[in-house]
Amino acid sequence: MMVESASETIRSAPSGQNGVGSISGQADGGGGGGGAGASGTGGGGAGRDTAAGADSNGEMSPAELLHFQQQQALQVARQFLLQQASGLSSPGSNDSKQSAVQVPVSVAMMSPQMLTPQQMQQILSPPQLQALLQQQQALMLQQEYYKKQQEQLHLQLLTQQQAGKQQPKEALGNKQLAFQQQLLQMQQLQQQHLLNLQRQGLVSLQPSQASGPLQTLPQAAVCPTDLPQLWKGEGAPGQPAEDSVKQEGLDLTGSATTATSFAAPPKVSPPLSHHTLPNGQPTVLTPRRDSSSHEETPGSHPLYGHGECKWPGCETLCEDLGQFIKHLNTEHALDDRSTAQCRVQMQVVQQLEIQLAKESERLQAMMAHLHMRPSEPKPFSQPLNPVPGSSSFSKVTVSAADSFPDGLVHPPTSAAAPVTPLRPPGLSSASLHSGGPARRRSSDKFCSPISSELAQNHEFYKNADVRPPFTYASLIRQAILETPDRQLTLNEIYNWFTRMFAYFRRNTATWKNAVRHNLSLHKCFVRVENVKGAVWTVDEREYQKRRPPKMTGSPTLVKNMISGLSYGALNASYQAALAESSFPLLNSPGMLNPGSASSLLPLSHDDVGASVEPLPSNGSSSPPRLSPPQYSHQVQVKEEPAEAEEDRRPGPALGPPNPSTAGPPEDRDLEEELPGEELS
DNA sequence: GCACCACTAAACATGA
DNA sequence: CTCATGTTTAGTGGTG
Repeated sequence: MMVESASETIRSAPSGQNGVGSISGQADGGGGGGGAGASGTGGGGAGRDTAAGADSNGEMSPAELLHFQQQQALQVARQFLLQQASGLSSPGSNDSKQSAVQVPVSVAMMSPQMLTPQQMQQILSPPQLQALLQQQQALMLQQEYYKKQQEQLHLQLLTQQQAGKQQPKEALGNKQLAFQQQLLQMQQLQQQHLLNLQRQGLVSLQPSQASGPLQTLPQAAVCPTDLPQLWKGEGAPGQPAEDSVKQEGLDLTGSATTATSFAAPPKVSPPLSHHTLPNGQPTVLTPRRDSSSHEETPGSHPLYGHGECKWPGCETLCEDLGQFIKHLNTEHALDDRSTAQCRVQMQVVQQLEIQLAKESERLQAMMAHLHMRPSEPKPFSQPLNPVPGSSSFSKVTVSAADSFPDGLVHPPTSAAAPVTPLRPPGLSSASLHSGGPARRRSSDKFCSPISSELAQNHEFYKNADVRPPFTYASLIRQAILETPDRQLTLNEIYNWFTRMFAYFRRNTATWKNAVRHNLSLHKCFVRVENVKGAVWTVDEREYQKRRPPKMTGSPTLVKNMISGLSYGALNASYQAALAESSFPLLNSPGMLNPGSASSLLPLSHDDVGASVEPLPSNGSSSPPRLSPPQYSHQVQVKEEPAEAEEDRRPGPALGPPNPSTAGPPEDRDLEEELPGEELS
């Protein structure tokens, strides 16, 4: 990382564009998930980092991976909180200059799969953030208070003990007992408080995670290992008071089942979830939920992984399962602490489930609403962040649009990139990890067609600061094909990018340059002089020509996807819980929207560019017949030189795409790809 | 290791 | 002169 960062710096340095340099770094990193940012050489670096990460992941057990990912997420969360606390966030500017400042900080902490602080920031609405902060601060205060109380009690206990030596033994015994009970109550109180917070959705992470932000708010960099402190704090190991309590063998819940379960050999009952043990739920452990986060292998134990005890707040190292079991039975036997912790865990799980249900429901509603709209001229509204300076000829229509029903306000509008680390529902997870840019073909080819994926995830890309897994060429083509006329001015293309992807709302210099570069470089993009100026059209034939016929998923990609998915899953719940975010596309790819007919289309699988999609058919598209040329044809004005060439194509007509009426472009696309296009 | 592709950066040209 | 638009070249990294 360091090395790469250095290289990045070096690279950008020459340009003399500080802002741009850093930005680009950030862009690559943030977007791709990768890293990068600073990380090295931008996209490339990101890619490499990612790859490396993937490799290493490959060597990790699922549990380890999860653990690792959780740590990462936590780190980001901390950063986020820190920024919030310090008022660092600068919602206003999303352009380069501003990010130049932030980048280094966030980037430094970033790892390929992490969320950036900014991303975290955008997950939560301001009110949520505030509430979260307040709650956390309150909790911290409470913690402080409890701790002090405990210390006090402990001190008293000690003094009492000393004094007790001179007192009648009975008195001592009684007092001790009283103190112990007090301690116990305190612990319960603490847990109760935690539960309350969790219920409010403010602290709905896994215990270890939840504690992170709470405790670390004030500190700039806290190592992940600190997280569990909160739990530990409740019964800090080694605390005499606690020990004594433990010895008392108080049984708050009276659930004897726990004992049994703990005693039971893990192997026998694979995923017994301890979560369910306590809480008075006499019954037994319903296996049901435990698996949520860990995939336990037959021989392992849900609470054992990575060589250490996964009991909330524990982390004791255990060489093997046997040792772990032993540890479990001794350290986490049926006592008040354990049961209380189990209860907390149960609450956490329940909370998460509730959140999940809630978010799913919301998503459904949002998607239904958004896609059901019959016809709207332009589904995507104008770029939220219109690119400055680009106004030459804009014919882009601005539709009001960005408003989202539900009253949900989606981030983009405000400046900076909105962000969300969420992975795009579908395949895109790969892109996240591939780091870079739309990087590449991998995704490009491997993934579904750009239009279909875009259709499915456009909300995601629109709001999440994630680099789309498509090449610039395919994006440009998509932009052009989405218009009724099949032609766009450069500025319009820019606008499309910014409108469609949060990622392109920043680092404008970089990607715009890339866009221009692509337009000029690829023969498939034909410039046509128009009355208004020049417009760009797509020569489908050329476009297809340059694309290799087919690709199948590359191993690496698959690997990335896999790792990405796991991360995504974790992340999703994490985020959902953390924020009651309103992000739609949390769900699985399949979630598409019910409503959108268009999107529903299964579509093809190739990327836009990818081979197959012979043509961009427009709406009608049924038969592959459409040929690219049409676009040109359709183009009303332009006298195009090159055009002729395009025309040669057979398929004449594209019919009718309904340029005029053109429903939402997207829909069009959606439709377009469907039929025949299967990738060859 | 190589070829190809994609991305980024940058220099340069041109026209408004 | 500045800016937007285009074109071109070079370097880098990923992938097959």
